[in-house]
Amino acid sequence: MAVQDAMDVLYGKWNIAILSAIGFYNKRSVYDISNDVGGISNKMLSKELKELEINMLITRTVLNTKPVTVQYQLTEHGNTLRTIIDNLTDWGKEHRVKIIGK
Amino acid sequence: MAVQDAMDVLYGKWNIAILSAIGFYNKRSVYDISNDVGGISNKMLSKELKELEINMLITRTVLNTKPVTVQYQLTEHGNTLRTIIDNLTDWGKEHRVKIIGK
DNA sequence: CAGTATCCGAGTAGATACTG
DNA sequence: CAGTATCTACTCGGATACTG
Repeated sequence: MAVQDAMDVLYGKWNIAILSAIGFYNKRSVYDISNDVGGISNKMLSKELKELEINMLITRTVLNTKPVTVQYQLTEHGNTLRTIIDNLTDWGKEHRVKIIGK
Repeated sequence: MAVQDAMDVLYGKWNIAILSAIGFYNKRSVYDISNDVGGISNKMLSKELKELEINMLITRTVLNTKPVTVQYQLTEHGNTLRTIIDNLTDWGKEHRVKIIGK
């Protein structure tokens, strides 16, 4: 099922939060992303960023600063995913009202 | 994040497949769902159906047959989720073409 | 700052056997 | 047929310490 290809990308405790953190401002350092997401470990952030890059949702740029800075930003493909995330967010809100009760 | 409320429902190896199996025909027995999904164990199917019911996405009806038959069908709320799944499926197809290459 | 390696606990899911 | 119980294996994610 094709839907599983999408779920592979979306799934994970941090994936969507990271995409949102990058997407809102565009061009973020690992440090900034880490702060925005909050509570994520170095290992997880690093791992997820790598996967997102492989999936062509974000690009990675190394800057010649000292110490090194690495910038991430959404690709065009990554931006198309944001629409989906928005839809999911809307549905999630409705669902929460219905099930959890506000 | 509200999107996580949606992901809680969508996540899992079988969740979406089960919803699709029920949704296409509406009113399915456990036996039918199991056949449609394919490869799912009794334990998993049972567990997922229970969760979906708690989340008010499906309803459970016990029929007075012998042996017992149980019918599941999507609720209205469950149907709103199908739109999301369709979107995810479309995105998944694009993604597959882009990344995996058809 | 960015990234990697290791160790460990908790949760997820499979196989199998069983009840009504 | 529908559902439960048990036992086991594997993956996920957190904590920590380390390199350039």
